[in-house]
Amino acid sequence: MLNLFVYNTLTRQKEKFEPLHPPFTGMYLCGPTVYGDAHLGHARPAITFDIVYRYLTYMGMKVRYVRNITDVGHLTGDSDDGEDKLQKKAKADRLEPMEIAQRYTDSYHFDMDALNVLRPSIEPRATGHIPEQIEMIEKILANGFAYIINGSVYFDTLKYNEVFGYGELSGRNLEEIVSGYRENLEGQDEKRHPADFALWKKADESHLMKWSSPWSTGFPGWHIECSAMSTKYLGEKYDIHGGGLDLIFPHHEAEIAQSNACNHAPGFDHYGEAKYWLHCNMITLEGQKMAKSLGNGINLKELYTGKHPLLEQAYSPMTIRFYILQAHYRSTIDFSNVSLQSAEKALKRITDALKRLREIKGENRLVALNEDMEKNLKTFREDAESFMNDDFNTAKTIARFFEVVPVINQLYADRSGPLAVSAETLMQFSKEFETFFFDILGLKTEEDSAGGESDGMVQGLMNVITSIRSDARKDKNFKVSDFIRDELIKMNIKLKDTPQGTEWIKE
RNA sequence: GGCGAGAUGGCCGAGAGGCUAGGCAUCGGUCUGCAAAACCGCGUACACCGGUUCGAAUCCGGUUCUCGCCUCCA
Repeated sequence: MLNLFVYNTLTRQKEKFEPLHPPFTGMYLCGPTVYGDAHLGHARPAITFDIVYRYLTYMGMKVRYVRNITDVGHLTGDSDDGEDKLQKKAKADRLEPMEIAQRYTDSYHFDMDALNVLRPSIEPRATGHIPEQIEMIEKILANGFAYIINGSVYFDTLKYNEVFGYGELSGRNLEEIVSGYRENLEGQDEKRHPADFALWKKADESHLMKWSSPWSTGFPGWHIECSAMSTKYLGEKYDIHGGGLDLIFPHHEAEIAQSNACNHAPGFDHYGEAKYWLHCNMITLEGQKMAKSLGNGINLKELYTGKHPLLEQAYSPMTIRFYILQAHYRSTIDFSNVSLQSAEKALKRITDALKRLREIKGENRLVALNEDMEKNLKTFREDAESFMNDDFNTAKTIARFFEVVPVINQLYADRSGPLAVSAETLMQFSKEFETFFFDILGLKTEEDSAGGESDGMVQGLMNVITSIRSDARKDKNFKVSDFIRDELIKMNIKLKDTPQGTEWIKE
């Protein structure tokens, strides 16, 4: 039974999540514009809504998750010079725009796979849905909410505002929006009103990506693709629309307006296409907004390898995922070396406990019950679910993991004596722990993600070296044993002498 | 200028009227040839000034500061 509450940007409060057609759930997330490698800012919404997807699935919903690829670049500047991001990049590198789009789509998939972000059910491309976008624009025109000038089509915000009221999602009204435009109005002469936005733009000769339409050879406007694709795959009304906070205005506001203007009779519904609008907050870097102009934009591959002047070391994708999940998705989150290093150690504390849990979970010894420990394990799932039910509070869920870690460690330390919890509880808890760790939070252990880092030969060599060293230590020949350890450390191989033998890790 | 979010112990970061989240670091301990690692233990903090209340970090008013959006942005 679903008992989930989500914060709806539209109403500015938490609401009980009730799918329109349970158990089916439709969810749309604004995906990346593929003109560059994914950066930290792309990781947050992908992970946030990956959690939503995973948790709803865990709760028995049949989720259709649509996340688009924008392969028509939105216009770059504030002027109407017809340049878009993809085209700019393509001209610079003498490539087809589609080559750029393909390259960075692949790159995006690689980075997201590393973060263990599940692929969506459908990943539609904007360029693959030009007819749908044209059709939608035609409907908006037919309903009288758009006008044609010189082969371009603009959304009539004033008219829309009279009928539906523009600005509900972002909490603005038209006068405020206009007052925010200041003097930057040059190049907008075609529009009747400064808040109007393009649905279709006529292309000039130099434009590489263009399609024919009833109005001109041109290309679709910034916002229409999401409305068209969400309508096609999820219907005129679906459950969840997600994105970053910065998309609320103007992108999502425009989407709502387009959908209302296209699909609904005046006054029918002013909430646009989705019932719940969810937005995750932004990521800052060392306290500052990430921006190319500030020179602090870090892409994910740089994080994974540590190759960036601001980074003191490489950070694994799981460290990044874990760090993001340690904060609530509606809070801003600041990335810094110390924070990431802290998260790396914290995650290791859990994965170490997970390894121990796997060793002891099947135990079926004499039981000397410890009530507190038993209760702690038994209520884990119930607690974790209640945290997740409260607007996906992964931070609290993770904190609950840390309440259970000392119990696992104690059970592990005492494994020569009687078991302090019942065997059934231990087995059941072990399953629930793994479900929340792997399936719901989507975390992995570093071994799972390392993937063939060290081949068989390296493993064999290391076994030889560590056994030589073990023998030397037994003979108290510390000169030899310390020499081996010191030389290996120079190659970033760290030795740890545990009671079970010597372990090694490459750093 | 308009709209919005926020200020929590050394750092990060939950919570949201009474039930001292959690992580990292520090410190102490166990273990160890030494080291590293691991494990155990340890912190009553909520920007400032008023008010409401038996009781406020949590509610109300004000002050200061920070950040985001208003133009493409995840």
